[in-house]
Amino acid sequence: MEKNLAKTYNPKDFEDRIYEMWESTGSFRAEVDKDKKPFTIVMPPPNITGQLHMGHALDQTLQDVLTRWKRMQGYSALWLPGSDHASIATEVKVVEKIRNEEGLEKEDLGREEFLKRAWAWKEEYGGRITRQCRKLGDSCDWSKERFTMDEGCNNAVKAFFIKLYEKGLIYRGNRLINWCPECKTSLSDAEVEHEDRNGKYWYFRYPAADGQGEGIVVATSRPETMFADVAIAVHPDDERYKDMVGKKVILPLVGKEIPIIADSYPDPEKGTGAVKITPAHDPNDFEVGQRAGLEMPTCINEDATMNAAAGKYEGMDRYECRKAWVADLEAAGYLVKTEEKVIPAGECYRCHTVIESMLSDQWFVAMEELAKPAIEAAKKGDLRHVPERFEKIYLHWLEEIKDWCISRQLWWGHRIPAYYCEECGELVVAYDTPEKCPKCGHTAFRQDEDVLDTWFSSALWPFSTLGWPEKTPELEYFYPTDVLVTGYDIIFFWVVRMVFSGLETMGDVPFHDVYVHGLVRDAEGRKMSKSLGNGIDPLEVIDKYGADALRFMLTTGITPGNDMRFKEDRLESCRNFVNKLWNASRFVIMNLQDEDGNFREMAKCCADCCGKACGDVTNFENIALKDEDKWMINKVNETVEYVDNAMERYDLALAGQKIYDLIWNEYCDWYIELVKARLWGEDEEDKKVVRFTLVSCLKNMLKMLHPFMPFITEEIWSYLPHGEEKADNPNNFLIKSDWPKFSLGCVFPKATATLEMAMEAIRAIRNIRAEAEAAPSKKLRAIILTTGDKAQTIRDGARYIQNLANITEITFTENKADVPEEVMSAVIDGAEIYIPLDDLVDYKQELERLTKEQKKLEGEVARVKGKLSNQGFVSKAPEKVINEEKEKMVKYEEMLAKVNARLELVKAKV
RNA sequence: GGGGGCUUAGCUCAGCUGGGAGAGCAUCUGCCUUACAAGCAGGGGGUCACAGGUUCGAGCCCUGUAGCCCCCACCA
Repeated sequence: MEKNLAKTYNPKDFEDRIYEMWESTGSFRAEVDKDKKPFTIVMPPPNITGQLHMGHALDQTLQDVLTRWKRMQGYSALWLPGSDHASIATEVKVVEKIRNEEGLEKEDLGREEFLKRAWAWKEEYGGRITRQCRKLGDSCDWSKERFTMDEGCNNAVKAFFIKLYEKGLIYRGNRLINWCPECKTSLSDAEVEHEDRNGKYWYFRYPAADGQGEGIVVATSRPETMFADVAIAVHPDDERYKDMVGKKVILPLVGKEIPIIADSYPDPEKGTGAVKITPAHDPNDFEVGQRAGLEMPTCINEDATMNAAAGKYEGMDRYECRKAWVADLEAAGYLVKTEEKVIPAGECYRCHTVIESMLSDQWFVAMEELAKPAIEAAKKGDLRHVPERFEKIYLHWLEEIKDWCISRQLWWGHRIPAYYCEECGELVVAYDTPEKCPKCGHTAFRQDEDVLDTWFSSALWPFSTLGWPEKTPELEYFYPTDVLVTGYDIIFFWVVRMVFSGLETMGDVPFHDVYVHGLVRDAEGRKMSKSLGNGIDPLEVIDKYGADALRFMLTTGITPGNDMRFKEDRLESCRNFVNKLWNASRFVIMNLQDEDGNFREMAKCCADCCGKACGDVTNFENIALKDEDKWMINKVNETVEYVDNAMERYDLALAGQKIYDLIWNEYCDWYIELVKARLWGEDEEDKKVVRFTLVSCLKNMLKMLHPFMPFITEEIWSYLPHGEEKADNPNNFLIKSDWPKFSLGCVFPKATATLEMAMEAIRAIRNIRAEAEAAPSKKLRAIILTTGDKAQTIRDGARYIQNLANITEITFTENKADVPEEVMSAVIDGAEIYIPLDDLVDYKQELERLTKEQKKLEGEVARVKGKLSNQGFVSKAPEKVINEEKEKMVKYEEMLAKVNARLELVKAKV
């Protein structure tokens, strides 16, 4: 009874089973092991609000490839998974849910009850993504799974907050912040997106208070903020307004008198050169106001309606007010002119409502001191961006950084560990509610209502997940992590903050490398989004094509840092590749077994041979390898070296491509075809050699492919012979196997030359066959005219030519006279091939083909000649390059001469 | 306003430190050859956006131009 892979590849038959097998045997577990080097990746925690999308699939597959690769290289490879509480995003979802299902607002429920619902949401949906990750094959250590709001993370958040507070780096202040009127919370600068919108400049005249002169004209794009104007500013050097500084103007219709002040902020070139100053609703004006010691009244409420300062407009929405107010001003004759203008507006990154600059009491992190070491780390090279260009973005952000507003007027999140004495209002920052007030001794405290920015806890992720602030063995061993894999869209939110937080708490960068990937776009190049409905569900793709195909498509179809388009045809071609591997493996397994499904004997590399064709052999003296075996072993060996180099550079795409070529183009198209004759022959000893080579090469290919396609490779692995070891022993799983090593013992130059020449001859004959329209099954004879140093090489390859070009008999000769009249021909480097075709000889075809060949060779000869006769080239180019060119010269001239001679003959026949 | 990316075969994209243009898909021809038609064999198809420059030599380096895209930016 044969024990082989199923006749058709069907990923559903084994993917879940294999994953379950890995997980239940603890194959993903990474332990503190002093005998191994650590390799660590922390997974960017997906939001608990979301579902797995293609972005995650890409991000995670990249991490999984790296983790599996390092694990096989013998590292204690930890890929630490988790999810993010996503304060604002989750709160919005939960509010929506309560509104839809219970018809209640969160205020109706109260904080405690609301948080119960939020946790229930977390329980219900929080695990959704992590369950979906398993479908992808993610080999993360689930035993270490974390949540940004679990107890440990909460401790870390408090510890970090208190540490910064005590250093004076966290402070509470009344400053201008970004306010989202929809989400009703403050936002950090990073959470504001800038979008150009069509708007206007309105030019209004502010009449002089003393009635003298024309007053002053100022332009504004936000007339509704005029109610909070406290001054008009002009540049001190602006001649136009020099005399007016110090005088007063009247706020039109409002009637309030405001001064004209001089400040360096106004740009005389812009607008009228005079700027209205509204410190409570504009960041620049705020600074002017601070410098000039101005009042800072507000006129807009937290819900973007006008407040009492707006007089009769009180209660109106800010935009309605704008309309009415402008109309009234115009009617009263204050509007001088309007101008259409594109105005960049700040929007909330969650709901895209235009944010309002507001004066507000909030908590801030002072950034200057924290940013410095983070900048240094990148400049010194402790932190490396791949690709490099992203370092610029990182540095730019840090160099321009302003203090970080970290308090949010939300309920779902880490509550700020700040307490106010009910008696005297004294502020105490502490882990828990203080016993008594250090100032007045009172014992009643009120905790700050606000929660922290989600990114405050994400910033600690690389070490809070390893136990910080405790000094755990895991933290000691796995930190700093090795690489952070993420999309370029969250460098500001996250990468930057992890770096300065890591440096601050641990005194070391949280990771050495940042591997930045792009976005997965749809087939038309659009961003995948819910609103467009063009998202492609990874689970559906896996269902249709299998996880291995999806993973291979995602990891090989990209250039680091660049976006990719999701094209179904590429997915299909990846699936075809998986299928190809499946079938090739089926062929190998079939030939390994006897009728009862027992493994037949294989060649042994030495007396102590484990008998599993491990492929780690470096000395093949004990195995009677034939040239094609050596050639194949050499190809695998070369690929090992190439793949290692590519992987080190995070060039997964090139590594994957190379493995693809090795498996399909070398192993399947050539090697398997080459050894079929031996497998079906009589030489039992030789069959053992073939089995050995087939299996050992396949094993090494499976190993190299495993990080990319974990499921199918593990499944095939389980069908291969493993000597005395049991295939179901977890230690013997492919996931735990050793990564192949490049070996000089696997380089076989002579065999490789033989195979390459034979392959050239085979291609030439196949070509003749196709053009002469001779059926592939038609047996042909060949006469090969060859002299010189390549003569022996092609003679050595006779067997291959016979087999793969379907030639019954090859005659080698050095004498042109031995070539029959009625033949078709081809010239390859070092030999001329003649095929007697009897009645099939088509000289017209032959003439065409030879003419084409002649043109090509003439071109080559001309090119090489040109180079070599160029004095500059000969004197300046490296010797190696010159020699190569000289060799080509000889080769092409010889070939051309042969083609020309043959062409003469054929012409005569036509 | 500042910064970055892209422009290579009909389509989607690779091309590492400059030394004879590649892949997948599509297309054409012939094959159900005992692992695989999700396949096999053979073929066609490119002024590497444009213009200069450096170099013996440029898809690759420099300068400029054009088109597409992205990010950042205090929005009078």
